[in-house]
Amino acid sequence: MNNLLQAQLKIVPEMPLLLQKRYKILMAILLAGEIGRRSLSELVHLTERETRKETDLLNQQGLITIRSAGMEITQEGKDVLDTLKDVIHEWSGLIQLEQQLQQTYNLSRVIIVPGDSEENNLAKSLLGQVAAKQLNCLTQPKQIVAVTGGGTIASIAEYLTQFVKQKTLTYVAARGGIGEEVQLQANTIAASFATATNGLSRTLYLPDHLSEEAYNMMMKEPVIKEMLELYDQTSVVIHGIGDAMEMARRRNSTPEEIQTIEQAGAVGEAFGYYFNKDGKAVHRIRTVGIQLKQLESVQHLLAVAGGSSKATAIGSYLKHAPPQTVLITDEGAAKELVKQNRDIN
Amino acid sequence: MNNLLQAQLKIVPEMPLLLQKRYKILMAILLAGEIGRRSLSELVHLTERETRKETDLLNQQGLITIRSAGMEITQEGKDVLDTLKDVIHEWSGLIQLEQQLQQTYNLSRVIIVPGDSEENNLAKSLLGQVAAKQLNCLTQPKQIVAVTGGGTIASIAEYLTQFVKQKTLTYVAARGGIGEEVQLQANTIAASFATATNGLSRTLYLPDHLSEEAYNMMMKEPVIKEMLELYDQTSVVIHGIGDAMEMARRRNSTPEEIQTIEQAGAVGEAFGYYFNKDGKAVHRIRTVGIQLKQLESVQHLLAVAGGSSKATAIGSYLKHAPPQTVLITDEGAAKELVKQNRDIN
DNA sequence: TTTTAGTTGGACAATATTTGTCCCACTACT
DNA sequence: AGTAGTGGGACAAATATTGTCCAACTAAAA
Repeated sequence: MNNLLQAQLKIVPEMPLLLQKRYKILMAILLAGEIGRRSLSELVHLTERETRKETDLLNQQGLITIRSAGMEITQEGKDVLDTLKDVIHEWSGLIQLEQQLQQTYNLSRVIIVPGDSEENNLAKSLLGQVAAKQLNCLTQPKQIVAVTGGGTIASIAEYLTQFVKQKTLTYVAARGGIGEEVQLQANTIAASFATATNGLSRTLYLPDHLSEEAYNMMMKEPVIKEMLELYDQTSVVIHGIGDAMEMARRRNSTPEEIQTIEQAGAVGEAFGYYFNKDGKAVHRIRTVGIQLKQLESVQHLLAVAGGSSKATAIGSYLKHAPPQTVLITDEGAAKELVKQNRDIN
Repeated sequence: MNNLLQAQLKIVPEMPLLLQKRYKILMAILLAGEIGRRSLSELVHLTERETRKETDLLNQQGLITIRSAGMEITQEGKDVLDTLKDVIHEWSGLIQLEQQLQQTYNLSRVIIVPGDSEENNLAKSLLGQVAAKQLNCLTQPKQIVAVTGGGTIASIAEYLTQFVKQKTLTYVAARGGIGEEVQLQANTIAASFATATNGLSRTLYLPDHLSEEAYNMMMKEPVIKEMLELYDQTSVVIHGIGDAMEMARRRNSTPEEIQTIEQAGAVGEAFGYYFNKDGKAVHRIRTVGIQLKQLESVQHLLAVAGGSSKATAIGSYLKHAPPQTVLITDEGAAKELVKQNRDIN
């Protein structure tokens, strides 16, 4: 059966391009609801003319309706989209990519969504959807889920209601508040996850970054201690992977610290650890939150990060990521990852 | 699964065209062996430039090798071709056509090969291959197979060795020699079938067309009688369908007879009977050979005829063909057939 | 009601691509 | 040595694609 697919690919190699392009457009129309040609073309990064050509085609095929108020997907379009979901995966070679990454980094699983979430909102939204779905698969009722901050993780919230069934999960913030937007902090995200799924949440209202003295003191506080003990009971951690420099900036690190981090060759960040390109932790922030060692005993780790420019950061973290990690990323990052690996060898 | 195919067709409707075109070229290269661009383009009815574009593509895909001596198919190309055989059928909508014809004419089965054997040697050769394969499927060891004359039937011989397994079949000529080329006579064909399959053959060395007197006399001859009795033991008849006027000409019919036939509105011919467009036998030649009545008790009838211009003839015969008939034809004839049927209704 | 921001479809010149058609150097046979 | 066939290079002509307008229209907002 797979043989047949490969034969088709061999004899009509331009097929994946066409398929993906139209899939992207159709998906965009589905997600955007009623949308015009120009807005659409911006969304899918195609010229207005090309979008027009393709939408005309899709219209002719009865997959979309196209009235003077805008374009909308038809039921048939939705059906086609649904049927094609898996094929897209196969035709795009994403499955091979997934296997490749899973093996090179020794991970539990890799899921790649088509597109590049940096350029494309669709990919971003797919990333969130898939993450939500995975979260549902990996959790049992009443378990504890630790979540970190960042835009990618935050965006998962809107798909949770749809994909996560009633399980009364408890969401705990995996780290304290860092100097960034409230919407992107672990605290807020844990709370929003809880709201979306009718679950509970426990939050850490502490600055992420503390002086040694204050840190030690706080660790003795019963409220904090109790919270930290939750980390040992955590079943699933869902976290992002950040670019080192960007995280340092968002944390409002001092110029000296930034310099230290930079000189150490840090490229990626996760859980307060900065990793260089070989995956070694070269710098650590005395962070309040889940610790690297604790991660190893967690059942499932859901690493969600996409965008081609984040590839280096992702790679650096994955080098020593626990083997029970499930990576959810996008085509852009994945391709960049294997490219970088190729260049090394 | 079929759903998926339809979804693909919906979103990439140009796929069948590409697929078929390249399939045709690849098939042509396979059949022709080492062949040049210009000869090839003639074979597949494409301009030299387009053939070039496609062969370049196929070469790049590693499906053919392309040296200064000519182009040849690679093993991979053969594999692809083999895998794609069934898909081509589906994508081209031939399966639907087959079902349609099978129902309208109440036949046992219809097999349609892509292309038009009138314009395209590939279709012709496919027709032969499929017929050979079917013959293999429908026969049991030591059975008797009756064969008629004509180019289409004659061309089956070269594929018999490949497709028909050792069964020691006996081939009998279904009719006597008619005034045409030796190579196209039933006698010769029966003999060549026997040679190709290591079988036996019995031939009728009698003119097909006799005076009444001579006919009656001959029917009393023991040698002939014995031969004719074989027809009752025949398990499979494999026959062509001819255009009425063409057959009359090939038979060297007298001008008067031709006129009679023409006036009767005959369009098709088989087994010495001329049929008008309603399928009624309007003229009969006192032919030495298998009789229409005998056909009805034969287990399997393999009707092999292709080419769009033969559609009328094929249709006229099929109107009253025995229900155990298996029709093997080509896309050109099949499409023309349904078109004519549509025009009537 | 008017305004406004959005929509499609038409138009068209600029630009790319495809196409038909040569020719040339080469090769495998005769 | 001759010949019929080969692929690849080249290039003008034809055709298709592309970017970019604009006009007419629509629906919702003001």
